[in-house]
Amino acid sequence: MEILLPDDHAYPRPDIPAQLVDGLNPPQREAVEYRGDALLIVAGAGSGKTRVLTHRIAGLIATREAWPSQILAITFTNKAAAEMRERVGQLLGDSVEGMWISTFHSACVRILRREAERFGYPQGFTIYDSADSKALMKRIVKSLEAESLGVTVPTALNRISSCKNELIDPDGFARKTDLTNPREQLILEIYRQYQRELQRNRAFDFDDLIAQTVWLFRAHPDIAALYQRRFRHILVDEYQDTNHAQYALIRELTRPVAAENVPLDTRIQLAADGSIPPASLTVVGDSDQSIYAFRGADIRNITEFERDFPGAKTILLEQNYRSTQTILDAANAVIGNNFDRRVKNLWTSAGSGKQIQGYAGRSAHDEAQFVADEIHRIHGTGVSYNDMAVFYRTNAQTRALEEILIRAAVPYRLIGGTKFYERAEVKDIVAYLMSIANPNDELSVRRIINSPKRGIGPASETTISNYAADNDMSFREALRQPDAMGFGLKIRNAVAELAAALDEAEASCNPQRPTGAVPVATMLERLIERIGYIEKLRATGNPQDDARADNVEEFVNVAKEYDKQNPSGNLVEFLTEVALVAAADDIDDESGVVSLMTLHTAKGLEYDTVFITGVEEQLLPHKMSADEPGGLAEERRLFYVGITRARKLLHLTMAMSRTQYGETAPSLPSRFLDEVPNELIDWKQSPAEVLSAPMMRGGGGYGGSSYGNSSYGGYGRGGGRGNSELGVARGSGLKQSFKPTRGNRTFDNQVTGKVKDNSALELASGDRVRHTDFGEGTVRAVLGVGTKRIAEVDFDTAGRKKLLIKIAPLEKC
DNA sequence: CACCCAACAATTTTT
DNA sequence: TTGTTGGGTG
Repeated sequence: MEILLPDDHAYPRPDIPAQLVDGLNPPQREAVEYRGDALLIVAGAGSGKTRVLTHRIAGLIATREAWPSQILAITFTNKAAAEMRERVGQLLGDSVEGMWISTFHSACVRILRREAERFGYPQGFTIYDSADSKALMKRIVKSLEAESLGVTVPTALNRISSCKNELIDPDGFARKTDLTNPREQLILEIYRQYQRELQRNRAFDFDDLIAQTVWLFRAHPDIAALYQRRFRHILVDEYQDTNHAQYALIRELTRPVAAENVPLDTRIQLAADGSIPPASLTVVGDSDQSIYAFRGADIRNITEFERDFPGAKTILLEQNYRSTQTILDAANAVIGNNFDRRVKNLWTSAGSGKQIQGYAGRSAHDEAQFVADEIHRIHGTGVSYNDMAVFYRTNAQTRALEEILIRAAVPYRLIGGTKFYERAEVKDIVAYLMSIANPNDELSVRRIINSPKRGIGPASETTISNYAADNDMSFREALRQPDAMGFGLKIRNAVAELAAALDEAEASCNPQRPTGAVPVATMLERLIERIGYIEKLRATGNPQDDARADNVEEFVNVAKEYDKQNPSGNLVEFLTEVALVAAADDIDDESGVVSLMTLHTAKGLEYDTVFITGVEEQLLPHKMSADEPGGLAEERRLFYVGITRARKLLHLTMAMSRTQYGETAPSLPSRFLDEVPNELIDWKQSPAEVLSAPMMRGGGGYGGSSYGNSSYGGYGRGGGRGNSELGVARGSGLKQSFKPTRGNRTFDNQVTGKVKDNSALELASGDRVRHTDFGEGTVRAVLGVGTKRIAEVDFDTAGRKKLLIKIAPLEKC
């Protein structure tokens, strides 16, 4: 496609309001002002890319080069989208309203719902999350006895997911793969059945959302033209993490519109042949932060951008506005070990700042205790908990961290992990809503048919399913005719009642009804009331069920909040939002707590103080990456992402032994630690120190001495194999007995808090206490009330700690 | 049909 | 170590 205006005419644009370019450095400014078909902004970590993007958008609007509705901005998470919307809003006011600022997934859902009739789906089609896909796949794998050929549920899901990310449908797969291989044949059959089931349930999985949109555009050029005409300026953030399907989507959207698809009344300036020129494309990314290859992200999308979009302009942003030079030096040194990359060097004018803090614990709990102590110390210097974050490679690492943080009364929040929406009870309620929004979604109806318990077991379920198939109706429709299936009275009634409850709920959210649709939350509350979901949970007297009931109530609150934010919203939109929330989305900046998350979720975020934990061989780099091509380089980028999140103070910690699946094994410092220049790290306790003083006692090992004076190995008494003497306390429950305090403080084998309840313990300043791990000490202060009482204790050997009295293994002495 | 227990497997990162 | 699945019993 011809570029309409030659480069030197297009740039610079003098008419962009000064406040949009003032204060930008030269490359930033150029990135805001450049005009042309394609622009690649290579934005190093912390180089102000969000600022550039928002100002660029605002510039397009302010100069009247574009209407708000002609802007499509794609981000990686909803949170990033919300932030961008907010910041563009600050620059422009109400004009943001008409823009599409969203994730790939939400943008695609929006398109798919609009065009649903064109491919025979209801507008309220269901979106299956990974758990739903898994459940579906389980059934298929089982029915085909695929496991006997070594095709497990995760393998099958992975294969299909990569197919979709590559835009390969079952037929395409059949063409590409070696069908003489029975295993491949089996996977093809699984893929076929899986897609058939999705289709039958009128559902899409996550990967479908992108792939089906691309296929829709390719099959219906007129639909594609609609969006090609509409979006004149497309901006994509985190471009290095796009997969092939996402890339193809962008390509579809940036095609010129052929003359025959141009309506007569268009206000867009046409090319000479009557076609509409392609939309302008701006992508922002950093190949050093590409960490999603495992789910199909193709780094070549960014490295070959200039080839894909001839005439593209590239701008490099290397000045960092986030971190100290020390942190950047570490980051640069680490990433420099990846060859085959465009060299980029982050720099700052902010000064070198504090040294990186290193700590090698003897166990994961020891490591966690260091984290807890540091958090307290730093909080004491006036840093808010909000501004601190703890990162780890695998979710399994949270256990030890949580145990210690709870005990140490550090307020924290887990980001991601077992998410709220993945809890069984919440999924149940969502399944109710999906059943209502999409009656064809058999999977969801089946999920809730006996939840809460109604006495409808697997046998009855199969009967209904068969009846539905025989009579050519949906599963949900069949529920309305329980009399025809030869059930006993009890089951008949139960089924009829469920059908009626669903029908009533469905009717209440129909906008066509005389009194109008009822808000989502109201409908939901009535439904829960009618089926007695919460009531039945509360009745069991089981505290876990109580917690479940709380979660359901919390979900109702989510619905209420949604209604408040979206007065004209509806059930389908609510479900869309629920289906597409990501881990990073629920970070609340005001919550006043420390954030815990995986290195992956940390991408795009920043904190004053950062802890990267578990910097060990086998963990970071993770052992699974070893035999994947490019695996090590990706792990390194992950570490790099973690480092560059820190603004002022970075901690790198590890444990010299780690317990996994109940087995404790020694661990080695990560090779990445060697890549950080020595002089940048201040080891509070180095791996060597741990090894040379293996039998430390009391608080000697960490904490206490490690902060000042230190005396490693000084009085380490031989004898006692680490935890052998701990055999005691384990299950014994109450009062946590007296365990010899001289033990070294490995926490392995330690009970976690649930078994004991110290809430009755009364402490006052000056009391002498004994702690299972820290030995004896003097209470300095007691803060808080009730179950949240915190004791600040000066331990004789372990230093000063804050402890949550309720669950600390603490007693008076 | 619901519940309990025993055996068993599985453990990277996530839109 | 944890969670899940399967079989057997009430």
